[in-house]
Amino acid sequence: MPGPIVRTRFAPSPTGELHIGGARTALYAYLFAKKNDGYFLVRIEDTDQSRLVKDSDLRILEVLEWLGLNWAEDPIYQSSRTSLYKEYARQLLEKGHAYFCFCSADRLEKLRLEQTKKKQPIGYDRFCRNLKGEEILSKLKNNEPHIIRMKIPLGEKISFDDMIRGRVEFNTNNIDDQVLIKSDGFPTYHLASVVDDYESGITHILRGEEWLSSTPKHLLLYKFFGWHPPVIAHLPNIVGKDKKKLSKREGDVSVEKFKKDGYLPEAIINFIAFLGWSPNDEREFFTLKELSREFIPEKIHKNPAILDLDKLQYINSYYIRKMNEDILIDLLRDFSKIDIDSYDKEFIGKILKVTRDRMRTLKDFDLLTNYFFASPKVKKDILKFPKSFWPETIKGISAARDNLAKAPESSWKSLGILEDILKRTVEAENLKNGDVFWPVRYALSGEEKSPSPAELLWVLGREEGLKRIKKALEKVIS
RNA sequence: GGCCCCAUCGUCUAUCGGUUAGGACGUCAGCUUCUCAAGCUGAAAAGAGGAGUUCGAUUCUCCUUGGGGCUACCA
Repeated sequence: MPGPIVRTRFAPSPTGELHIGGARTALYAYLFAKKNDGYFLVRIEDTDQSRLVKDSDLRILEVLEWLGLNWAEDPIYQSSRTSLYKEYARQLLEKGHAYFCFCSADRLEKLRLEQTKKKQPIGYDRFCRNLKGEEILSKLKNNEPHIIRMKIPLGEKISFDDMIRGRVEFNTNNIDDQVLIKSDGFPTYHLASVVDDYESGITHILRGEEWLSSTPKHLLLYKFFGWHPPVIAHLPNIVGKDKKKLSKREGDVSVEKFKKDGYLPEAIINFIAFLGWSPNDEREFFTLKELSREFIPEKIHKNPAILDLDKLQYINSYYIRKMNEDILIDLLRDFSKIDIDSYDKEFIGKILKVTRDRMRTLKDFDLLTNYFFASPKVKKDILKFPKSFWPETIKGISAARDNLAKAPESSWKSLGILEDILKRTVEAENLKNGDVFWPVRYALSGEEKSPSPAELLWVLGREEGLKRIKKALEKVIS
């Protein structure tokens, strides 16, 4: 007997960039839906007018799409539904589960200050909870600024079974009379999210741990409205090195930043999936599709995970190494300052073959390959291998040049043959590897660290290769 | 201060009471080697503390400690 169709949601507020923790919450909600053949929805929680960041909703949506977390149905914008929330608030008012409050922000602040000083529990003192009907009416008639608060019943126990944490219990005496409608007419998160989750038929809420302590309020709202609450799961936070939760101000952990830095969506997905979850076996590489199939919600952890960027980098380099060449070239178009299309595709392909293992991010391409596109600057004193000597170095370069020059044209098509030529040069001239390999490699790349000389020759081709060696030779004998 | 959550190598984690506590990243060493990567081999590295339950606890219970979240007319 199948239950109702699973519907999950990710509900970001558009106050900045999507960070890695939010992405993980979205991923788990997505995976849970997919695993159960259900739907994953997105809702924009833009009820705080003061914190809105222009276009951040679009940017968040774009990043989700980039990650491959496709949602069903058009995203709901809460700001366009204020009358709906007011209507529900009115119902609560009528049933006596909510009340008007006319306390000024000023008074509330003083109250808090005093409570802190006296080391009392901090919260609203329910000053307006029992105002008389006529008093309320006259204040409303005078247009006094007001809000609507939830009337929390006293002395009750609220408990629920968190999908991840098990049974959690709260006493309503510790719960504040939560604001439901703010004085600007917008709802708070608590009202809006409960209403929307109900109206969108959300069956499972997967959200951050920071919501755990407001869950009893939400449960109370479901009860007041007479609705069945969804299953709720509170995911542990992803935290920084300081073990504090990632804040949106930390732009360096935003998914957009990782994208800009040359990380691949599949690497990010793979990485965050394992931040708080692990499969039954010891496999470590999963695509989004595989995760959708094999995700086991029961194995979500309770404890927060510290972000380990080394691992992300490792996973990213793995995906770069394994990626299809055409797709890689496609991605590089956006990242490289080099106009990739103006070069022969075979040439680019060869470059990738010899440099790919060294790339940790897409950004590394330019850093690792610049000498393929422009003649390198070669310094004379670096041409000599540190353990080698000038006479051998000169002999090595010139012999290598001669042997390469007289090798048949077809040799340049084979990495193995080119390597062979260099090896035989060493033997024939009675030199050491460092007398030949180092100077030739440096002459070709202008870099102390690079792929092997044979690889460089193979990529650069006969003409350019010999030209660079000749130039270096002139430098050492002049 | 109050309420709530959490606790295995530096980090992410495996372990459904009995294991030489396993894997991965990172670190270090070696192989390879002209260099740097990649690859391969190996090493160091963990159950916060204390009670209890049990023949036996990393695993179950409680306490302590530590960390975190919430405590807004923010989400």
